[in-house]
Parts: sequence; C-alpha cells; structure tokens
Amino acid sequence: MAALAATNDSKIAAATRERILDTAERLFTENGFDATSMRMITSGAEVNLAAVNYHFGSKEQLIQEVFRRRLTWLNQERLRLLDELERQSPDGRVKPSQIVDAFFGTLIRMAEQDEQGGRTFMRLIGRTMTEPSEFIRAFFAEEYAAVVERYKQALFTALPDVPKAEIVWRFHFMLGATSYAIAGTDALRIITDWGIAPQDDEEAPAKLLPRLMSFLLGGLRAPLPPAGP
Amino acid sequence: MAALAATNDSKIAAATRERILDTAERLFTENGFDATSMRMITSGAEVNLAAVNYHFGSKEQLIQEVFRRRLTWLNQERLRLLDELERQSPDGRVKPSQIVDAFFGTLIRMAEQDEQGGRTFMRLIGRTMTEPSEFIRAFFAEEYAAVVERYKQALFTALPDVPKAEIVWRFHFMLGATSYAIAGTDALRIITDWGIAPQDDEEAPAKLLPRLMSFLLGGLRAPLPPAGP
DNA sequence: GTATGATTCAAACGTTCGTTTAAATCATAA
DNA sequence: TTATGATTTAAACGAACGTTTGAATCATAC
Repeated sequence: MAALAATNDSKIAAATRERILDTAERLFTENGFDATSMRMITSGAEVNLAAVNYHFGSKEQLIQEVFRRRLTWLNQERLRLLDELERQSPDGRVKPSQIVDAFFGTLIRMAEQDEQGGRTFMRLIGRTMTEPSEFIRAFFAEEYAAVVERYKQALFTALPDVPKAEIVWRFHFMLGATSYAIAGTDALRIITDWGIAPQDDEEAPAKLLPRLMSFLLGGLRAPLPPAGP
Repeated sequence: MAALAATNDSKIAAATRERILDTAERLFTENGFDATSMRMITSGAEVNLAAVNYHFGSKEQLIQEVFRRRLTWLNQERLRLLDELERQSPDGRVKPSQIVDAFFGTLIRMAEQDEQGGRTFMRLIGRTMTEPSEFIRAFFAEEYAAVVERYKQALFTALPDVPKAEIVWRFHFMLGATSYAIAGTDALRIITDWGIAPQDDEEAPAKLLPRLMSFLLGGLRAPLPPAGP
C-alpha cells in the first residue's frame, strides 16, 4: 500500500517514473516514436524492460504521459493569461499582439526555462503536430480543443473586420511558423547549412521570440488576399 | 537485355515500378515511413513482396525514389523561374513577392495539379521536413541545398536593408507556415475541428495560395524586432 | 525453337519488436 | 517478526519486420 503515499519507496518509484519519462522524451525527440524502442528507453533510464509496462501500461500510454505532464501546465497557463488579459482590458478587447504572445510566446518561453524539458519537449511538440499516427492525433485534439477554441474567439473579437475564415487560416499558418521556429535545428538544418543565423549560440535562442513575434504579427495583420470568385 | 529498352516487358516493369511508387507515396503520407511496411506497399500495389527489393534495393532507397521523382522537377522549376525573373528584371533586382511566389507558390501550384501526386505528395513533404531520421535529413539536405542557397541570395539582394540573419530566420518561418498550409488536414484538424474555414471543399484549395502568399509577405516585410542586447 | 536475361513468385531467413509471466526483492504495517 | 502489497527482475512469448533465396515465368534475340 505504498503506491500513492509519500513514503520512501514511492519516492523511488516516482524517481523511476520520472526517469522513464525524461529518457523517453529525449529519445522520442531524437528518433521519433516508432524508431525509439522500449529497450532503448529502459536501458537509457537504467530500469528494467518491464518497468514501462508496469508503470504506464503500454508504449502508447507512455507517449501520452510524456505529453500530458507538460501540456497540462502549458495550456492552463495559456488560458490563465488570456483570462487575465480580458479582465485587464477596459472594454473587453485585447490587442492581437497580446493574444499572439499569450499563445505562442508562452510556448517559446517554456522552452527557454529548461527547468523541465525545455527545448527538448519543444522540438518534440513541433514535430508531433504533423504526426500521422491516429491515436496521437486524437490525443492532441482532445488536449488542445478547449484552448484553441478560446483563442480563436479572442482573435475574432480582436479583429472584427477580418473574416473569420481568414483568421482561422492565419492561426494555422502561425502554428506552422512556430513549429518550425521551435524545431529549429530539425527543419532548417535540413534545408541549408544555416550559414548566417546562428551567430553565437548564446544570443540566438534569446532573440528567437522577438523575431518570431514580429513575423507572426506581420502575417496576421497582412492585407487580405484579393476576394476569390 | 530488355531492362532499359522500350520494349513491352519494360513497359510492364515500368508500370510495376510506378505502381509501387504511387502506392508507397500514398501509404507513407497516410501512415508515415515506419508504420508503412513492405507488405502493405506490395499488397496495395498488387505486386510480389520481393518486388520492392528487386526494383529499388531496399526500403530506404524506395523512400528516396518516392521523393526524387517529384523533387527533381520541383527544384529545377524553382531555379528556372528565378533565372527568368532575374533575366526579366531591369536592374537585376527582383521583388520579394516574386521570389516568394517562385519558391512557395510553385510548390502549392504543384499540389493543385494532381496529374502526378498532387496533394498527396505535398502533405508528405510538409510532414517530412520535421522527420528525425538521419538518412532522410541527409537526402533532403542534398536535394535542397542548391535551390535554397540561390533563393537566400536572391532575398538578400531584394531586401538590402534587412539584416541577413533576419532574412534567413524569416525564410525558415515561411517554410513552416507553408508546410502547415500544405499539411492542412494533418495539422489544424489535430488542433481544432476546423469549424469555420472549409466553406466548400471546392473553394478552399483554390484560395489557399493567395491566403498563404498574403501571410508570408506580411511576415517577410514585418517591422524588424527590437535590436537585442 | 532455343538461348538469354529480366522479372515474378512462394517460401523462408534471422532479427527486433511490445508485451507478459512468475519469481525475487524491497519497504512498510501490524 | 511476520505479513502484505508494491516494485523489480530475468526470461520468454508470439507477431511482424526487412531482406534473401532459388526456382518459375515471361518476353525478346538469334
């Protein structure tokens, strides 16, 4: 009956769980889900092969837990910030830049404080958005549904003159730009040897957020495309 | 000695190769590379299990060929269009909107003409940019290196007042936005039930390109972020 | 018609995968 | 100390994977 109590072995058990989650998060980021085997995870975490099935049930449930322990905090924080913005605004209106910062900036700032996961988890998120696996899609849809709906409505209110369909598309484009910004080494390194940007490895991460925000807001506020037929 | 001649059985053989490539392209898009087995491909293409190894050597080489038969044309077309733009411009300068359209517009227009692959291949490309697999990264880097370098230089010339590092970043962001625009059903459906945008399935694809171009150009020409420390 | 080489075919190869099992070990409660 | 339940361990399971093999089939060249 030591399972859920704050006793010694539960600390050890918790340490085992955490070690598995940390290792899995890192290996999933480096290799992807399919290419990361249970044996890679358990040997990397220095636990027995059966530990994942014992603590999480299956590989699928482990993947979900890797995301959940970070996404829950992230999306709650996003909702809290939007609540706060709407409370502080005089007439209930919030500036688009504040909304964009609350959604995308929170994600980027989460990456910069690597108290927990940081950049590793961020790269994993950026990649997973395009993941074809069915159960991952379903899981993400459930985790994101509420917060995306809230932010969509906030953008509708903040941009009353922009057609809603246009806003949804641009939200989509912003998601893509942010994912690639995060994936960073993943995506652009594929396509060019970077060449110019890295400058020093100290400055670049710190300047990512203002760079991304300028781009996103420029895109969000761009002139509308010519009306279609 | 009928292997390379335009004889009957080579047509059959070519048909077998094409059928494998088409089926593989579709299944890779739907399920990803790892989750698509050789048996799924060969049974879908109605060929013998050994046909892939016979015609392509290995699964890895099949993946490369799936990309190559489309990317070669795409990137040659991109280079040709940029050459033409630079030749037609009076002082060697090309407008940023023309450059962006030649690079990203060509990709989107390729999706709309599904004579070959069309949307299927496009979704595959959008997803693969964030693929962690080492040999895919290497292959893409090689396929893209020349064309990306040319376009980077063109943007430097077209935007002489924007710091080069900023241009590279924004090129990166544009790649992300475009990938997500392409992935479409992949990424945004994950995150919301779409809700507003699809309108009718006839209009949306046709309006994607102007919508994306507005967003990309808005981001590319956005005010620069405040200078860092 | 016969020889030749390309292609297809059914079957099997060895490896690795995720998961399960049953016993061993550990920490706590009575 | 003994009993209890949580955790760890070593070993094995069946299934699916990519690939290989050697014979059969096919179309062409002579």
